[in-house]
Amino acid sequence: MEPKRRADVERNERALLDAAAKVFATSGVGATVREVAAAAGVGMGTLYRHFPTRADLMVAVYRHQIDACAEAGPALLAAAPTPFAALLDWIHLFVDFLATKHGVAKVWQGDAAGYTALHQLFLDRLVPVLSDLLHAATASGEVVADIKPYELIRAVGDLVAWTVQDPNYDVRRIVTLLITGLRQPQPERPAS
Amino acid sequence: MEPKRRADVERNERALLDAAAKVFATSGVGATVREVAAAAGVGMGTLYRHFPTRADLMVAVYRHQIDACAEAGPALLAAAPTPFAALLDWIHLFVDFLATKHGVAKVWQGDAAGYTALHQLFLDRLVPVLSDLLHAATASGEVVADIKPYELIRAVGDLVAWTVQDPNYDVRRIVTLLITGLRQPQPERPAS
DNA sequence: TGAAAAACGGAACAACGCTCCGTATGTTGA
DNA sequence: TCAACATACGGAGCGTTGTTCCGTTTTTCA
Repeated sequence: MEPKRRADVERNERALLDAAAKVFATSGVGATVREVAAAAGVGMGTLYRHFPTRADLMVAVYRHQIDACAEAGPALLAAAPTPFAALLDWIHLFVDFLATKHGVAKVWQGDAAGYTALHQLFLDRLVPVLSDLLHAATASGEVVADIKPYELIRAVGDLVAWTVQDPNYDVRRIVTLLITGLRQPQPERPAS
Repeated sequence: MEPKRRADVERNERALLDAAAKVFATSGVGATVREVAAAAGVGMGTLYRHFPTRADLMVAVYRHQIDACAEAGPALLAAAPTPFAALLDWIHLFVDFLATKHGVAKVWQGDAAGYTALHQLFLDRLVPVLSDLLHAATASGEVVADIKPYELIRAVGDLVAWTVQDPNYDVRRIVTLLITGLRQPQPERPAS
């Protein structure tokens, strides 16, 4: 099944992934492709042949961690005292993931050309997990607000995305506040 | 007191403001400075002498509307049945303002070089207003969560900032959810 | 009216993601 | 073992940003 790839492509791909992970961790996800290519000791052409777009590179780098987050969902649901607690725990796991990657913002936001791929991966992988958690918490009666998983994860993502170091702002508290709101019925929307 | 400005600077400044307002409304706030300069019929140099940075231009264009939003605060507080209702109304006013400007995102987010000025204007002008509303709603006992005005406006801004047309996502509902959460005490933060 | 002062226009710069193609290198059949 | 072919490589270069710089034009006022 394996189409027999040349030795150098294998080597370069690995070098690129390692370099990208290191560079993204150091200089933030906003690091330039040139920086990554240089760190890997390859040219731009090579980088782009392996990862046709900046986003593809990111996808490759973060795929593992996203998977881990997704897989933690069912585990938390089994372990936590109530489904709502599991939901809250999982959301915070997600927040931690996003928050530690300095500058995933531009990624989370799919609008800017080129970042869509990673955004999509986030959604494809995490929405189903959140969906289960949310339904469980609704079934248990803890969550009464009518909200779709997509809406919730997107909201949380938006909240965390642009977070930078700021002593006056603790995203986690805000996210908790949002989740807390799910336990209350929503008031009428005021006239705009 | 007026330092006696030349006639052409006055004329060009007006042309630039008008053009910018029109272009921002048409092509979104992300429109290029070149586009604005062209629309105003002036060169780049002129634009930059009047507005040393892209953000300064935006500040000039949106100042009125931000002021209007700020001034609506006390009025709503006086008119609404309860302080909490006023708070919710005002927040939605703010959301409407942000949401109608297609692409204020990059502006709200001060991190990207050049957009800081407008972000600062938002905060300087609106935080005090929100502060009053929030204190009133806390005093009336409706709001029990401990949250600072800056945290709240920033959260709402973050939620709205990247909003694009999306039938599956209604920001206003999410924001309402967040505000609703203010009426409940916050649970312990789960271990990260 | 004629300099001096002030403002103008737009070519040019740096940084970005991304493309292109001449060159080097790994693979394979004889 | 060794050509010759497919494949992959490197990095100069493109198009797009916001912004700067400076030779030229316009306005002002003695």
